[in-house]
Amino acid sequence: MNIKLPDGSIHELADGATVADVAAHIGAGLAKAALAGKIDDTLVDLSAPVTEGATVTIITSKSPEALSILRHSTAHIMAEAIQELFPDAKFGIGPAIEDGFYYDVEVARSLTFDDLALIEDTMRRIVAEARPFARREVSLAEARELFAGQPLKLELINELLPGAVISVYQQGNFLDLCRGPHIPNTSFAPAFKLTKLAGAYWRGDNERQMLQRVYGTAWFSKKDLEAYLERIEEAEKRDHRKLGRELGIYMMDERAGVGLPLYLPHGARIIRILQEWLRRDLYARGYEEVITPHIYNADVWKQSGHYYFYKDNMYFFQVDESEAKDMSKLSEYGVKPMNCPGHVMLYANELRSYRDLPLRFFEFGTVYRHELSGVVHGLLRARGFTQDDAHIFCRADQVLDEIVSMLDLVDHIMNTFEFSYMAEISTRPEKSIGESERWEFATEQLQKACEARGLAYDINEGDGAFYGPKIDIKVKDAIGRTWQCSTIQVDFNFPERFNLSYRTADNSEEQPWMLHRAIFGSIERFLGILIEHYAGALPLWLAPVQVAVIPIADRHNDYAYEVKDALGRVGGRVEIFDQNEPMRSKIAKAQSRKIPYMLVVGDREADERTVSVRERKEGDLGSRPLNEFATIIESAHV
RNA sequence: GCCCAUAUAGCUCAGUAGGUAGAGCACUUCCUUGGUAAGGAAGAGGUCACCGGUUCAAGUCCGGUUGUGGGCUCCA
Repeated sequence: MNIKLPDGSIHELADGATVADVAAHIGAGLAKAALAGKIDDTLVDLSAPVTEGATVTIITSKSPEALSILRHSTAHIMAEAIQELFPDAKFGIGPAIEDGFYYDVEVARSLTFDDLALIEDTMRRIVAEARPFARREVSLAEARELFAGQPLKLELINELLPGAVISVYQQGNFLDLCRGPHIPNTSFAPAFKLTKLAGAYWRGDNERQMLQRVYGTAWFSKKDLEAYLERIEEAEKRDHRKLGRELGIYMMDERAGVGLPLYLPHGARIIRILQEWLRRDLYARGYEEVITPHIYNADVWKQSGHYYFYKDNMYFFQVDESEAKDMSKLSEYGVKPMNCPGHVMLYANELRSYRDLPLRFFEFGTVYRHELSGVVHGLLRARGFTQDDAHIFCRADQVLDEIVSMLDLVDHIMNTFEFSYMAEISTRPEKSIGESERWEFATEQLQKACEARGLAYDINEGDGAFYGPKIDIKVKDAIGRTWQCSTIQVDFNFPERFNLSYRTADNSEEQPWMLHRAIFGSIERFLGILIEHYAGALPLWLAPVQVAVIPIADRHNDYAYEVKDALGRVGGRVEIFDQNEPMRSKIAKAQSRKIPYMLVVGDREADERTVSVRERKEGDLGSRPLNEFATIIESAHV
């Protein structure tokens, strides 16, 4: 029997050879390191028989698939430990996820962190025993019998397609329904840690029972595990909620309500700088800024459909508008969860000609959404936030160009903040409205636009909005985490519901297309992401305080004020640290506030009209003439 | 909304077996006038989230509410 290796070489093996035999055939070292194999594109165990003519890849811990195999196997090891400690445990599913794994279990009582330590100990024992993972294929009837005491597994078994191969894996005393592959034995899992306990709905369905989910992480070496734990620690240090408080950016107050941040002066300043910077660019790109109400009569939301689809997520209130306080005259209003209706009304304010299109309205629109209390998270998910929202009304033949120029804008903005990014196109969901030709046209325009810009994209099947497909932009931050920010959506629902039209060249009436887009998404959320991306050390142009002037002794305060005035004249944001304390303390404080420049001024500087420059990362840069330093600040002014 | 955890000074946290609260930083005052990451002293600051229960006695034990954290579901 012949098989191929990925390098194209052909090898002859005995009939009935397994993947392990292939590994042994290539080399003894590889055989020892082999975890699993790939026959053509299918991941399999080492024990799987190879097939004539197939390409066989040996997976070692260096292979891209290896970590998820390891993590999946570690989930099984954890399940075995849980079964030992809690014999009545019922098991759900236990997949590998990014950086680790989890297993959903049902046990009689709530698990605690002490339990986790116990489970870990048991896992270590199992690993030390190098229990082999054994695969077996079973019939449907046999599977039902094997998992008779495991109702969750039975449910999964009963949903398997008739004729499907049912495989089970056993290591030690633990048997699991599983597709595999797995590591050869438990000793291949040397470095793991159980990290979190959480509740999770069975099968992700909030109508069903909640199981206990145990999360863990697993690596091939202790060193990798430690590096991962350090990465987590680094991420915690960057948490925008922590830095937001330390840097005076925003606060929350229980009395205000959940998910309603209050911006402190530095936060407000950053937000205004971001807005001013974007506004200038949008004006240059042919957008027109508009301002629309924060509340609308409920009838508007009835017409848009929100009243029926999203009532629970909106803030509604009633007002007595009659002089007579007549209860029958109560009017209902809703706070806007989005800016679309206002822009649609502005569009419909006059008869539009095809010559007016594309019409690009943008607004820094503050919206309020009554998000579930469990999902609010600092600035990243608040109940009130400001979108850099825009709606473009255009003809069908303009859709593509408009999307292309939006992608150009995205590129410009993300590059400015040193984010790399990826695109994802979401297509028609099951619950949606509109003719399929329109969906196809819209989706095609999105794809073409990405292609025109050379932007690679993934397809996210069925994840579009109910009214149209969209492109989502995911940015990657300085420590490799991804965040979803920008969104570009094609919509034919709003123009339809609000009867929008324009006059064509041959004087007929046509419905315009409507594009929704936000680049930052939510400005406050984007600020939160920026804080974590830069670990609070915002770039000079964005820093709320750019310069701390540090007089060495009281007698230098006058010169410090001169420095402040000089820099203020070129648009600098300057603070004087004139508290009565040693210079070293002032520097420490300025450093911890992550102020880009510290200017130490003492006798020498006052005499020579210079400043002694310290940069927050590079340290002492020596002294410079004040005028020269001022040009640095001037050029950072946007 | 659901599951689990959690709540002590502005912040970070101690508070032993239930016996009426403590540190560091920050704040105020005084001393100090210091050359690149925190000088010294004194002072002020808390209905121990809130409501109820157990107890002679509750920051501590129990129940509920609210907030916060980690997840799940959700994000038009």
